[in-house]
Amino acid sequence: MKISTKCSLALHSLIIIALFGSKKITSDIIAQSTGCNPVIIRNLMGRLKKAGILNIQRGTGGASLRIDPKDITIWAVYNAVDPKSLSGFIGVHPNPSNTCPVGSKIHALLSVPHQKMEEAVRQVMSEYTLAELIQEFQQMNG
Amino acid sequence: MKISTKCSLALHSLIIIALFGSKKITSDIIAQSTGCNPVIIRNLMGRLKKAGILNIQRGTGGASLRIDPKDITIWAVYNAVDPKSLSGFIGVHPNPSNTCPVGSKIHALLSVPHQKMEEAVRQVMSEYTLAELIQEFQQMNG
DNA sequence: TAATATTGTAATTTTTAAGATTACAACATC
DNA sequence: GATGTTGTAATCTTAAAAATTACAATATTA
Repeated sequence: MKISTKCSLALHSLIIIALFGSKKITSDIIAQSTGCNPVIIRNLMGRLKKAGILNIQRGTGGASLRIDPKDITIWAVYNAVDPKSLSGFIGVHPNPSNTCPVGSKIHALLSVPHQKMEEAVRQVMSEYTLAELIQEFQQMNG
Repeated sequence: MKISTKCSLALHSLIIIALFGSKKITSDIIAQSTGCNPVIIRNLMGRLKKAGILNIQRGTGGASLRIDPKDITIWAVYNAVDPKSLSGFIGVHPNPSNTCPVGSKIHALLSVPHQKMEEAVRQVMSEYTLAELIQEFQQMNG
């Protein structure tokens, strides 16, 4: 029923790492740039690490991409970071009456269009890569 | 950043009105069937009325469709009932740093894919009509 | 090896938005 | 005018996201 800011935070983080990864990028630096808490960033980065997208050095700190930006889709990032929330991102009233013929079937009835909407979003997410975002970013800077 | 349950509530209400509209359907009856509060229903119905989808009798109570179910899309319902939340249904961290080159551009950068996702959802919503939902509902009942 | 800087993670608190509730005026019918 | 309904504003409750606190685990370096 909700799509959190985790994906935008993760993409922001990955762009910084892709662009400035030669320097040591810590969770505090990314927290500064994103305007959010370093612990949130560490959790996100941990998930990106588990998904095989990032390398992170514990202790010494610093992160680097493990995959070419061309091969990192928004969908991969989103899925690594917030896997549940797309299925069910459209809210459904949770307690319809079982005794009403409509109430007892409304969930099943709406599941078809809702799944198509989810699939449509997933499709767009799969079309965009980190490389494209970086390219657009650089075009913005002239 | 969120898509509320308003749309599913509105569709549920419209199906009941379409099927049982010959009897007097009050906000209390729909509240019973949906498992939510009658005031919520009244607000939803008021918006559907403003959008020209419903007729409602104040005082005496009861509602009826003003448009043929074939001509009522999920998108029209969604738009009548929760017009804001689709633009921005994907959360973006709100306070990126202005002094960071990435932070200052991340919103503009993500707006392109996000708008495409919104458009994709809108497209699916536009393909479904109330008539189709009712037809599927009746097929469920054999 | 001690000092320092960082990640990893659990537990708790704060904030925010949705939804529920209360209250009552406006309106229609009998 | 008694009853039942919609319309709407104001407030309260609840649930989820995000922030915060705390600290163990790990690596570096002096």
